[in-house]
Amino acid sequence: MRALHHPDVASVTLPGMLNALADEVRLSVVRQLAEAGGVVCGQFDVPVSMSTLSHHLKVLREAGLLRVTPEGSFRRHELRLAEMETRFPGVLTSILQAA
Amino acid sequence: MRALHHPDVASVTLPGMLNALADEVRLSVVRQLAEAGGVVCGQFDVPVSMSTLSHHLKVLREAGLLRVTPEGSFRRHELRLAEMETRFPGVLTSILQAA
DNA sequence: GTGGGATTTCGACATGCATCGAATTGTGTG
DNA sequence: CACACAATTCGATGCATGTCGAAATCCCAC
Repeated sequence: MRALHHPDVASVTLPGMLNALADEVRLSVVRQLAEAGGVVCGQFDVPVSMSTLSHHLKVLREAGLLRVTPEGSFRRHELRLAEMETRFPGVLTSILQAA
Repeated sequence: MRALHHPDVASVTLPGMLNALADEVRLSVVRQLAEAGGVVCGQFDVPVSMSTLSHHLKVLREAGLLRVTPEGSFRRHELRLAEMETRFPGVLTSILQAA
């Protein structure tokens, strides 16, 4: 596996972040992460195949929304909520609170 | 010109709204509308052709973000900020405040 | 009605993206 | 080492989208 890249908070763009969240599957993933804290890839409840889920997680990670840390043969995914809050105050939290 | 369709506030979806905002040109349009109130099509400052701008305005309108009213041979575009605020509190305002 | 300006629509094109199954890589265990 | 499991990557496919110029539509003034 190649090294995981996490963009610096300052380099996260608003259109990039909004684009990552403008997808049903990815929005669902982010919501699940907000509730459950760290989640392993295979435990997400999404209506797509494993390879598609992996693609979405990559998009979210490269947009700066996720932090991924290997744990043995698993990978732990965490929402970078506090960091996004400093970058774009209120945006992610209000999206998470939306019905 | 066919009749203009404006979706009801209740039928606006979060992914739909975020998708409409996840574009540099459209985000710029929304920002200009937030500052200037009603703006006529030809007065937007965007780096695309007139036909492309028209396409983006249509996307924004169909996403529920804009209200378009004919005024003579012009069209007045207004941001549906208050309505969006009742639908998804804080989302659009925090996006507009983001740097 | 004729003309002109504002805006949209109509192809057309290139690009991007969500999706899948199969193959691959990585990690721990027997 | 060999095997099983987790996750990614690859290759392919179909669909959506951003972009343009040209043509069409709409509205007002003359």
